[in-house]
Amino acid sequence: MSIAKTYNPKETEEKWYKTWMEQGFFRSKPNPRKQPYTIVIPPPNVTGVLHMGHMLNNTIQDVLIRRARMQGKEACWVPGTDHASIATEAKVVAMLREKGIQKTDLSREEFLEYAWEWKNKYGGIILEQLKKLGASCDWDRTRFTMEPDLTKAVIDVFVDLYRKGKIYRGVRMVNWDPVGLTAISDEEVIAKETTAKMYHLRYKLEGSEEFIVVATSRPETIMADVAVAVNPNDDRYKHLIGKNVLIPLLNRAIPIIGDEYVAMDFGTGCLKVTPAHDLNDYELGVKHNLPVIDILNDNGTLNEKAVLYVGQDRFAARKQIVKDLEPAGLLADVKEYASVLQTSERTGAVIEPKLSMQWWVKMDTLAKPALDAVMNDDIKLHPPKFKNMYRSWMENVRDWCISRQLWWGQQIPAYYLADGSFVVAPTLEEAVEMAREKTGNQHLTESDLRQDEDVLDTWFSSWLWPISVFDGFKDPDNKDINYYYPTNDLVTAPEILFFWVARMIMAGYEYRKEMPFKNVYLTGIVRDTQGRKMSKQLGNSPDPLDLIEKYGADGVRTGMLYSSPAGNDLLFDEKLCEQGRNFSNKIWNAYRLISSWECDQTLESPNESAIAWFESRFNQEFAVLEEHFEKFRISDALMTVYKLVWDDFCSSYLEMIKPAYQKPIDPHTLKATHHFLENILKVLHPFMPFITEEIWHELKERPVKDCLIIAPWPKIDKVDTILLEKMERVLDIVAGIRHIRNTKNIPNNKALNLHVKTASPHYYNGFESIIRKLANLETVSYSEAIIDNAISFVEGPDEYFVPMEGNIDVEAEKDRLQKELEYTKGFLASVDKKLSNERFVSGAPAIVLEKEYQKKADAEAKIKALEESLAALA
RNA sequence: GGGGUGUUAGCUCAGCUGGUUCAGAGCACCUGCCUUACAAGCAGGGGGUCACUGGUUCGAAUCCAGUACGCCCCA
Repeated sequence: MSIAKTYNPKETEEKWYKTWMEQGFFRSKPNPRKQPYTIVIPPPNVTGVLHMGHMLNNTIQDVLIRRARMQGKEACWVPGTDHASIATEAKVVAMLREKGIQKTDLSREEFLEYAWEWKNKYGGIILEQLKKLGASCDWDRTRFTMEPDLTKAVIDVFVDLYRKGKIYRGVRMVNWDPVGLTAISDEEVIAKETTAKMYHLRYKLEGSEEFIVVATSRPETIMADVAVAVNPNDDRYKHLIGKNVLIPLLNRAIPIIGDEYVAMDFGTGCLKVTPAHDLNDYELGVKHNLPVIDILNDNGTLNEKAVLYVGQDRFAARKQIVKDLEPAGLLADVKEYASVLQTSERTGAVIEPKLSMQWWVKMDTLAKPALDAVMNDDIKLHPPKFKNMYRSWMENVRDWCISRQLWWGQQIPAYYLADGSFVVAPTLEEAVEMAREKTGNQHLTESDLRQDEDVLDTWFSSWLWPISVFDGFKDPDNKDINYYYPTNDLVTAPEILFFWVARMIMAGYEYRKEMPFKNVYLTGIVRDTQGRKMSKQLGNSPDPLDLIEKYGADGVRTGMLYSSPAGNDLLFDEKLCEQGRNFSNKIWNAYRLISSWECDQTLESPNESAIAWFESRFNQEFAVLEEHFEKFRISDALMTVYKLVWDDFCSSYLEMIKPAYQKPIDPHTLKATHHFLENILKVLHPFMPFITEEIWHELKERPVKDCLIIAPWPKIDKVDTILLEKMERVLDIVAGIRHIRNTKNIPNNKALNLHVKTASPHYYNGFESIIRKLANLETVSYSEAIIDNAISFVEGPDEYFVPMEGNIDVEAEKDRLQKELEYTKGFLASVDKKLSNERFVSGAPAIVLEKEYQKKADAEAKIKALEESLAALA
């Protein structure tokens, strides 16, 4: 045989991906005769590399898009990347540092030049990696969130929302990343549980030797204290309200104020108020009209307003001040407590709540339609358990901080005049016009305006993605946007349900008056077998490309999907890819077998039952498959196909029809088998595109355009349930005989005889040959008699006897039959009990009752058969 | 602290609107096989009081309540 014994993925993957590209099968353009099916890729970070999360996510998208394509829809999967401002800027800064260049040495323009250079060098890597996976994106449509058209969309949206009053500028408490030196959004903050220390500090009452004890986790911020607050209902302290205390070490006097916000049972009941460095304190400060003293620099060191420890890092200062407080007798106690540390998702730095001037998007009116769309299922989340989470977030949504103190990104189109006032306009020229109008000064020029230094949050680009990739801002009535929007399915991780999904929905309703997608499939997180998140630090993440190299893209794709129900984390094990590879090999060998058959045109088909059975079986499982797809149960869909191919097609059907060694096959069976294999390749193709395309072409010569990737998806068809039931019994009989072989150590190549005790031998017409073949039988006989010296078993109403040469172990046989008899009698008793219960008989629906009577009859027949066999043995 | 969600074979998970042919699947495991498509394989097999307690019902893995533990989101 010339075909390799094992499937070799490497050659075929490259070959077919190239062919698909050349033939333009991935390309899509609006076609009014076809129904559109659209997916926009969740744009990966432009400087990133493929990780396991991408593999899972993009495999699912490819499965969906390939199925849609075969269903004859106009399938369009739009790829692209986002500019990931903070992550990319960090990488560029690190690259420059290696070259000995500080970011601060460069002008904005010079820095951006380096950044673009970096982007152009590494920006395409991740998309190339997706091709290795088999991703059938329309690469001609590749977009990037910082390309000119998309940038223009971002700027225009900013200006538009500003003019609608939905964007404003203001001083607010933000999450400050002292390492990244930028504000970040609430969603980019990760809470980490830790044990922290609570320091109890003595604040002396002014003009007295008495003191009160204040509990704080941040003693280094006492220099920023502007008050001490107590609960006015607190008998311990209420008489002190209005008096002053002295800040330890610093001896600056601050007032004691009363506010019910203070929890009497937390700490000591005395709260130091530091408006510049804590959100709650800030609000308290506003309420009580307190000043704000900000003692921290942007990088987390103390500034001169602190007076003490100036220039020291906040954590160094904390250590030092504790050392200084203790000998001064100002440290009353130190207690450990469980606390939550806010850290930056990007840099890992401990977040500093910081008051600063930023740009914000008002969320209230934007959120409303986005909430409704999900709650009323216009947009469906899969699995739906995420609806609750979505609602609670959207109902408590806070304004979105969109300015970032970075250079890599879209610079905010706000232009300041010398007096600090500003205008917002899409271009500098328009800004000058506006400024002239605003000031009445017609002599203003471009040089009188200074553009805001900050850039916009990357999500402020990404939230426009489903519209902007189709140029829906540039040209709101263009053919593409009208055809492809709203898109169908979005596949992404639950972690970005709010950052991204919710905001795309908002943008969709704001700018298209319509949802951006109909379904959101939320994947799980890929973890290792111990349940740990995959990360570079742990080194527990395999390189996806190595896996593809080792197991083939098809193997890895199926490996990813085997255990990935929607919304559940996937405990990834390389063994899953191995299983995928083994499956590839199984399919390959089925093809190898079929292709090895010589056809003799003169032969009649002996396989009518087998052919009719598999046809029904395929149709039955195909309907199940379709249902899984409709419900976005992708791993169940794969498992359905897996079992259909392995168990039904290979283990049963092919064994039934396989001609004897080196014997030819009849034309009818061969044709049917080819047809079945083609159907199997079709339903496998979305999961395993490469091997299926390869076999599709190996099976026969085809015209260039006749590729599996665009072959028509099967349709739901008739199922002969009676035939299916019959064959199920036939296969049970075969298993029964094989079981006897196993327990009696009878080799497979030794033919056996079978006697069937039956009242209806005609039942076996058309099936006897299958039983003979699969169980290796010499003769099959039928009568209503019982056979001596045989091992027997019961299936349905009939009993099967395999005569044994020599003596059988009568006692052991009796024992076995006795046990089965007991069990069946017990079963019958439970059925009888139910049927003798009047409330059951009167209350249960007719179908249930009927089933019970059937069970009773079956059990009685079986008991009768078993008793006869036992009697025969005695 | 508030809200959500889950607890089914060794592991990962299915079990829709309650009806014992629903206690399932895949993997893992055990036994026997190098049987000419495939040892990346074939055949057969064992394994779970469906977390715990109580309730509703003729009947509960499936509905309700509570307990324990886990995870997620928000404070």
